[in-house]
Amino acid sequence: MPELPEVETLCRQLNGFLPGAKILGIDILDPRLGKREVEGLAGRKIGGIYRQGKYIRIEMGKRGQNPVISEPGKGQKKIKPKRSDDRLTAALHLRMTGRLLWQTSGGPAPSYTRLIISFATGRLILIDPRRFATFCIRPVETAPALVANPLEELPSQSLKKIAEKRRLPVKSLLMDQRFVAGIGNIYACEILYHAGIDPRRQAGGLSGAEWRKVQKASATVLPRAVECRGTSISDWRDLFGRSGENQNHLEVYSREGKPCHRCRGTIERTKIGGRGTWFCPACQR
DNA sequence: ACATATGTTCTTCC
DNA sequence: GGGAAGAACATATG
Ligand SMILES: [Zn+2]
Repeated sequence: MPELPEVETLCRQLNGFLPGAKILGIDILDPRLGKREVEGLAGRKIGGIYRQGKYIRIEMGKRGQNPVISEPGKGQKKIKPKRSDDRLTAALHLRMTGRLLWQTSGGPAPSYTRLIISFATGRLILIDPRRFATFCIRPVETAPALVANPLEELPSQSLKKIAEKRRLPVKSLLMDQRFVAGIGNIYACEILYHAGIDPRRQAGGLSGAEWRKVQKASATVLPRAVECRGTSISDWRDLFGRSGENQNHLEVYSREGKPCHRCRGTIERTKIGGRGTWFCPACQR
């Protein structure tokens, strides 16, 4: 479900009120998420929440000061902090159908609730029908993508460098998380429409001018989608259960057979890398 | 029954 | 060895 704009929306909303809150408890309702270590999270304070590609990173502070033991006649002795007392930055990935919901009213958790993190003022709920979402307390930190944050900038020069001699479709390059962090199927289709480039083109065959069009298209598409709080085409909702608005700006995604808004031609669908791909054959070359 | 779904990862084959 | 295609994960919908 969520790509960069949806994950960015959740991070901004969480950052609006959650930092400083103390975790009261964590319930894992889906064993696929892994049970271990999670108990140690109770008592920790939330730090910042930030986006890393499509990951939601949640900083969690220590549970309090390290315990100190007084020994008579020998002054004080610090106890070595346990590993579970270290700071950590958890990583949540929503994959295909994950959602987060902030629930302040009591009442039952929604269907497909997989994880509940409780605070004094409410609870944070992970809803995920397909159960692909992952939640890691101490994720292995991996090398950042070559373009770590395309919301800030998707530089044409970096793209051209990455694409050199590669024959994969330009769409697959944009969606490869090792290259560009955060772009998924909807926004790859939309960016290439705005850039006027056929998604099936070999990446290595694009000119500098064409990569500049991609950069410019991304600078239009991604910030607008964030302002719209994401694309609600099926059941995406923001942290407070509201639909996004970016579905009103889609030009090609899921619009097979419908008229192109620019040339009135027909939007077509094909498959690239196993994923549905929509484009206007007249406007995208 | 089959195809499809906003994602990632592993296997297989060239 | 790089890369591309396919399958797998689990569940719903048309
Ligand atoms: Zn067109």
